[in-house]
Amino acid sequence: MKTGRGVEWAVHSCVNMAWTPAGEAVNSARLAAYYKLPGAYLNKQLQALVHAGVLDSVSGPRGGFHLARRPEHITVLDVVLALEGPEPAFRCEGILGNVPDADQEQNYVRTCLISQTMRQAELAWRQALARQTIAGIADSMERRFPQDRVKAVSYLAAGT
Amino acid sequence: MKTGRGVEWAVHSCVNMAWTPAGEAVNSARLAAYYKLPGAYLNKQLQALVHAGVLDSVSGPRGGFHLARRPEHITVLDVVLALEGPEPAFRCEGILGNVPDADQEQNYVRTCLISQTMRQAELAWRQALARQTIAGIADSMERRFPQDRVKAVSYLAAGT
DNA sequence: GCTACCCTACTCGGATATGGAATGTCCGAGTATGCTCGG
DNA sequence: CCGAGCATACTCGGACATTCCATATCCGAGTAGGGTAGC
Repeated sequence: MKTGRGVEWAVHSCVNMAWTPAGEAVNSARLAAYYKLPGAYLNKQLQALVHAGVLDSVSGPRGGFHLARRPEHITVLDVVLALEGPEPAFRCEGILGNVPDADQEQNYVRTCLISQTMRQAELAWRQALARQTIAGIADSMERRFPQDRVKAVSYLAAGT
Repeated sequence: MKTGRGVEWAVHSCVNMAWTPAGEAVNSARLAAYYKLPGAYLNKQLQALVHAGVLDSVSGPRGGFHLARRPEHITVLDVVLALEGPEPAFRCEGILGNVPDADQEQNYVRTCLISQTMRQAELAWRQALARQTIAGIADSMERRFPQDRVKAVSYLAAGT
């Protein structure tokens, strides 16, 4: 029960993209240098976000990644699911259906109370993540540490 | 972001132990045969529960595992944490502290809003799991499928 | 018949393989930019 | 001076290694129970 390292990287990357002027792209090598991360691997993670429709990519000089839609409409859950996959974290294999003389017609995953408990807990987790948008986090961070945005944006733009 | 297979097995095992008469132990080979699971591996998972103080073990003939305390005082969260480890699922490495000219005195993990969001979501998940006890699940399952308890207990006791 | 001892079989416990996913790296495909050359 | 064409460097994109952890297995340590022999 561990999330990949890329989740933290991806959310920070999205916040930075929310800060950069519209129409500009942030390239992954520059982002990786800023946070001291393996560049090619960060690139791979951002590709997953493109595949999920969270980011758009631009090739060539002055290329990079930018948000595919307005940051108010991108939730933290979107980013997490893009990287970790949409399937539930709890693996229920319905072992109740393996017992001797089990009723083959019954849906043991649906009716199993343990499975229901796990699904409900995971729903609470997802709802909490869905309540936070990239825009909300970006705004809060800027209010709390105004100089951080300035520093990040100027550093990332220096790649020109 | 996946839980191990053993979580489902362990919770079902605990429910069965809540059903067995007090003073008797359930051995892992019999449990594994009932649910068609790899016996030695189930044994290993239950060992983790012993290490965490959820189960007690008894060696030798008529040996096995039994709950270490009353099933009303064992939550699903206890079982999950015993197997997956108590540390948070979200790995925050505080990459904000890696940026150039970062303030080394500041605790970036504590103040990072992304980290806070993740911690809050995970707290909701844990609270949902902590609300469900083994006793509660066992009672509900018995109310809904009364014959299942009879079948399981008699099968497991047949190892005598 | 009763008791003490030993032997056996059974179960946990941890050390030991294996496979697959997460992590990390590398090179090719495609494109915008800027330069060059001709009109 | 202006515009079209081309060379170039830059960035993404996916194919290719490597490391680590979940999964699975096996054998030794310890124990309870029963059988046996002696009193």
